[in-house]
Amino acid sequence: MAQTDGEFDSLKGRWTKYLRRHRLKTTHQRELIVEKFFRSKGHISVEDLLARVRTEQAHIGYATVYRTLKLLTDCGLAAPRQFGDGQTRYEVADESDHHHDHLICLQCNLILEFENDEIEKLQDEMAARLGGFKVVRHKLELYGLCPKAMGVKGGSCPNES
Amino acid sequence: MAQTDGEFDSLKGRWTKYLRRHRLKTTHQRELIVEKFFRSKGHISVEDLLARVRTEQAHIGYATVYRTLKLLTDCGLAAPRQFGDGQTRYEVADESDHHHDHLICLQCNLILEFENDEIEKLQDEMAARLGGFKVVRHKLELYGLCPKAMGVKGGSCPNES
DNA sequence: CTTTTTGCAAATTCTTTGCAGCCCA
DNA sequence: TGGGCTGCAAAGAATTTGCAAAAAG
Repeated sequence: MAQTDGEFDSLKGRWTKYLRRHRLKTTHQRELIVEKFFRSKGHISVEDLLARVRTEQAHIGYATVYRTLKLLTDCGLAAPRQFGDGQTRYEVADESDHHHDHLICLQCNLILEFENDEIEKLQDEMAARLGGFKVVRHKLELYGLCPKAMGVKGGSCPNES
Repeated sequence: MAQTDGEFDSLKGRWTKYLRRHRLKTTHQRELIVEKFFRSKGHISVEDLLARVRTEQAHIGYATVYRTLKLLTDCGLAAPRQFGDGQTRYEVADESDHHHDHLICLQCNLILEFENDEIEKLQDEMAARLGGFKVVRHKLELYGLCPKAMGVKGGSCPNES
């Protein structure tokens, strides 16, 4: 996530460099899409991203968003994620940013991020014990229930079905 | 995975009990699908499962497999998984079996399973700290490199691409 | 007999592709 | 200019749903 202008500029720079290196063109649509994407927080769906982009250019189509996200993924600036709700979400992959894991509420689909060094240390130990593996990367997702009414940032669980 | 007859029988028993409790009917199709599913190892796709089922009853349709897998999921005997390749895969969830995580070798695709109570404890703590979440299930995958020639059970890393 | 279940095909949902025209380099 | 890019709509892929016929209890 590009919370600060500095991060945003760094991402933008990497994007521009990528376009140049591959002789791809800069277009209004691409600029707008990557800007909205870099400024997004968390995990954004294509639908969401398109909606934000359309606030400024109503006629942009799904295909362009999909195609741009593909480019962003290819150059390592976006990371696709599947949380099992049927849509792919994309996350800004700022390599200066720390790796993080996810905690997903099964009721309201709220997604929190976290990071835990102790867990990572245990993972490395575990892998070493399993024959001397070296962990390159990992994926940890916790699926649970968020306490409604506990005021977790951005979401309480509406009771449903 | 139901490797032994004992496990298979236990799964079958839970399935039968579930059908009865919900006043659902036993049909040839369902019997065949759950049998093939319980005997499958690892993560099976709907397509795969249907293919296996069709070796014995050629006219069974996708819908029936999807519907049966939904029942199995509802009663906790199947667990859907998304590995990001566009299809949902299902794993037998034997609750008498321990939950396990995966360690995947990026070179030879060897997949080891493991379990680590310490990590799970830390996960629960983490979730509690993030606003009082209760973890229902989790997914942990470690991607790494296996030391070739270390004789890890079932696989050494053939050097490739 | 009554109620479920099945299999087919049509409908949905998410994503990709083909193509005519548009736009950047 | 010229080849890449866009938007639309059509094509695809995975999954779900509607419905009449078939099967289960």
